[in-house]
Amino acid sequence: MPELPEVETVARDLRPMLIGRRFLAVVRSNKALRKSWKKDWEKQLVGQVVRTIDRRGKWLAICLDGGGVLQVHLGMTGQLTVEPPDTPVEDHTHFRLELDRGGELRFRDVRRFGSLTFFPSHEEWTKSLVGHLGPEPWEISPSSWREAVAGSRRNLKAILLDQTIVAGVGNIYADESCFRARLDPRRLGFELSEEEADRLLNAIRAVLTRAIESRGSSIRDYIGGSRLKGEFQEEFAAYGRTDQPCLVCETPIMCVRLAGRSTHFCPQCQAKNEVRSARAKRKR
DNA sequence: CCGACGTCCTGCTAGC
DNA sequence: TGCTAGCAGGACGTCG
Repeated sequence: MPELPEVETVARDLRPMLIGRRFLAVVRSNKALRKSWKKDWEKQLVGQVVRTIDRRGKWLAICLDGGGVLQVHLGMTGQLTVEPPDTPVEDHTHFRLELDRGGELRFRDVRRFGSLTFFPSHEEWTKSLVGHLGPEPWEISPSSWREAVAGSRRNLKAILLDQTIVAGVGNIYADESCFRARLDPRRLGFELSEEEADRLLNAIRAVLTRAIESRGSSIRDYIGGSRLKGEFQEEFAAYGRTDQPCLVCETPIMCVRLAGRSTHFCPQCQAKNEVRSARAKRKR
């Protein structure tokens, strides 16, 4: 599932292959994606040269020399890749943007939770994110993070998944962040001490940094812009490890449903009360 | 205003 | 062996 590290990896992969290239033509499937595509946008893309590729949260922006922006969201199963000339077109390929000097940029998305949208200017693009998207995890100040957590009656899982608080964390990295911070994802925001809230923010940053270094996590569909898979799934401590021994204390990892999502955690290391987790530490 | 929950979509798998 | 129900979840709309 593409979250911040996966989208960042796609952006990094695409830059050397796409910057300076010109879009020659657009070929689209007849299937609708999450956001509807305006036929008129194709005219705005053709003839344009890619200038930069930006990322905000899980949103990708391909910025063109005419000022326009092609915004891409990978949803659940989206793949954005540059393919050499004559590469067979796979099923569920919804967009093909023919490039000068051969090859094409392709968007493939089995579940069609992803989207492609065009904005006439970079300013229009950033404006569209206001109100929907909070700061990047490395940009939020510890004090405004603490304030957001302390002011919430929701559980930590819901807070982490809320893109308006911090942008880019999804189900996998929410679980991994809680594990690393040794916090029970069922705890409520206002229950956290300042020290615990700080620990959680530091854990988010550390987990995402490590995941980017591993090119993200490939569970099933995810691949980078050069088709290379991620490797962070090898480092999962919580996500998808239901009933498997905790890597720290060997207690079986638990799975519960929180904020409508499967949530994995160690009931010992991420105990709700600090005394129990302290005892667990001493036991080691 | 806030928080909880349903919806979209397809492929895979558990269970009979 | 074949069928089907249920599950996976990001963003957003709706409901209480």
